[in-house]
Amino acid sequence: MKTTIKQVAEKAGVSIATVSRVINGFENVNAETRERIMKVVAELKYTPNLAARGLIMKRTEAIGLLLPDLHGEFFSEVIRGVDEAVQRQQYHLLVSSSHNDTKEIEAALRFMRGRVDAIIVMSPQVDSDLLLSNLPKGLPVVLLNCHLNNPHFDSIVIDGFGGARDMVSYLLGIGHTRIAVIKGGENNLESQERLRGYRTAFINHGMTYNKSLEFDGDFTEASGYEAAREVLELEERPTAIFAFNDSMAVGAIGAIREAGLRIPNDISVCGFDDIPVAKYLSPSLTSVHVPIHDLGVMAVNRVFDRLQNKGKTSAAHILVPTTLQIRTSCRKITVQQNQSKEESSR
Amino acid sequence: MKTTIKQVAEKAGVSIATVSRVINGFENVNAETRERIMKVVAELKYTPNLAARGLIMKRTEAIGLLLPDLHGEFFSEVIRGVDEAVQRQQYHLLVSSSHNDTKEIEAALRFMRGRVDAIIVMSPQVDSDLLLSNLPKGLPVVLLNCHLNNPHFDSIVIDGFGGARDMVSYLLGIGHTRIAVIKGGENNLESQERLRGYRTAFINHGMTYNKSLEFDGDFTEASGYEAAREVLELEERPTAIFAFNDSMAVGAIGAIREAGLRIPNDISVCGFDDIPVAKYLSPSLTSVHVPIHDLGVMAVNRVFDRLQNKGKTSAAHILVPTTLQIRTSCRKITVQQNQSKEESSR
DNA sequence: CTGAAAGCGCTTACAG
DNA sequence: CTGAAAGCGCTTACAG
Repeated sequence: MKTTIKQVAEKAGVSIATVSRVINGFENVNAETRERIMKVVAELKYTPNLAARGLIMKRTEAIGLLLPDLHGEFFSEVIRGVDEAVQRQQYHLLVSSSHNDTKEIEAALRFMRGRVDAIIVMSPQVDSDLLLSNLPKGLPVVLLNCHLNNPHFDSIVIDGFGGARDMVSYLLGIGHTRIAVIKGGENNLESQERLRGYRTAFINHGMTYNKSLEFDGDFTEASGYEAAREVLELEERPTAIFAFNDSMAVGAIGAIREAGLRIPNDISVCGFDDIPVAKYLSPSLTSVHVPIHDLGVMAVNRVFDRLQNKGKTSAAHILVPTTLQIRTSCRKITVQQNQSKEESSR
Repeated sequence: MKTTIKQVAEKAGVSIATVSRVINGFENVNAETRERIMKVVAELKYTPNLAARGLIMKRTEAIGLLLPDLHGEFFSEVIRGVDEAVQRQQYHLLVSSSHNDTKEIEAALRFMRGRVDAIIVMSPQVDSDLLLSNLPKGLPVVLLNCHLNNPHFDSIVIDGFGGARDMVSYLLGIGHTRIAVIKGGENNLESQERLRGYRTAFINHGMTYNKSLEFDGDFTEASGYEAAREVLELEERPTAIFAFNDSMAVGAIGAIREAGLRIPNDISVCGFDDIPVAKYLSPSLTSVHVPIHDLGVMAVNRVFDRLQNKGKTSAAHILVPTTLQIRTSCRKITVQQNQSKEESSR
């Protein structure tokens, strides 16, 4: 069915070795022979089986990317960054995502074996053992936002703590004191980091945080929507909502608008990630800026560093700083407004 | 470095054939031998090289997906659908995207050779020849929204014409007559289809469309933003803007808000695709609903149909209908409003 | 129940 | 400049 090097060799009346040389652009082939072979290649529409080549070359020219999910703009931005960087090196990308349980992650990991030269893992659920026992030893692994303290692997982690702390500091600075948060999953380490940042900001300002203002979400728009509805039902409405990612902020905005409230006049909203759509929302969304695209690029750079200096370089552990992207979804609160609210606080 | 079947066989004191049998769960292996091998497999953390297996089995258990771009939510939704459907079949996904020119597409196509059992192509720029000459013959190919009339390939196409026509009919029905459109690229076939739908709606209503109301975009938020600014500079402002995808609608909304105008009170806006975020925008975006996620699922179903009935079934050509998703971003216009505007028309 | 051997499609020293 | 042969890591008839 599919043309092989053997068929080309036969038709051209040469050995497969010579065909291989022509295909790979070696110089030491007689011009006439080369042309004859090229012609046959074109006739038969021959394309080398790169999987077979990878087997013998021990280089697949591909790297794998393991993602937990594909909802929202965050992950596609990561893919975009990775893909771009990978292509720049003439490499290719193998993406595997939407894994709900360990079994699926294992299957994905095993699938990568022999098909990639390195792997980038961005799955909050993986642990070192799972990785170690399902990946051939020696395969470079870069962990993206995995909060997994294995010094063997390179890791790149977003500074969720610092980002959340800065955002809340900003909100406190412009007069907000009742700030509701919409968290990620209970066991999500990233969410825990951001919550720690949220609380720390209060402490830094000599204030106390209010646990009854912490609502659960799961990083989806729908969960942000639901959580915001709960927030709005509170006897005393917070003056601001801080969603732990932009998707949830988008959902929250929907719920707030539906309740007939204005943003930021009646309530301020901010998010985390600064996904591309954030600046186009109305009002434009104040968010903790994460260089999402660059995250992918950085991961790829680490991969190639490991690939090029096999065993020579040791694993790097990078904490990616975030910056505050202040737009128009949060307003300044006057003291009176807060005080009047404070009074009826329970 | 990486453990091979040979090393396992050696350590277990058996032949590689027996190890292979155990790995693949064959029954005809002595229980003791099996256990001994299993133990060694665990000790050595052996995972079979699936690329090598694919070579001999002539089945890679992977399918390829070729995408033009990764901006916005549209393509990640497609990936999500494809990945989900593929995983259901215990298959894996190989994604390749962001190809700007023919060279890159060719490289991606050739890379797939030997690594996938079938390929789904969603690239407006590919032509039959490119596909045919860079893909081994016999490889099942499913075209997604490619507008490429090659009966050899399965194809799934969104009814852009019908969707745009219905949307404009709806707008005309609620009193809009000056409807600006923000198009995709000049040479983009999908954009052309939608434009045809836009114009046809006018004709169907016994009206004439106004070419000066057709603005160029490129399906990105930024281009929607820019185009909307142009629209707002028009001497006589249209009462509605129809963006040919939701990303551009999002950009347009940003520009409108920035100009201090209200949606839909001052101007109505609608989009195409109905990406997940559309319903959470404020106001919620009226859009032509495309079953994006299902598009991926359908493509995978076609792939497996071809795979399971090798050569027996012939290529299917599916036109995917769209539906109108009416939300709150378009308002009804009274006759007077239109007339007063009509007067100063140039 | 187990192993030796052939072969998947390729590359690369080694001869000539 | 070219070919025969070995080998990448695997599976699968074929013997025994």
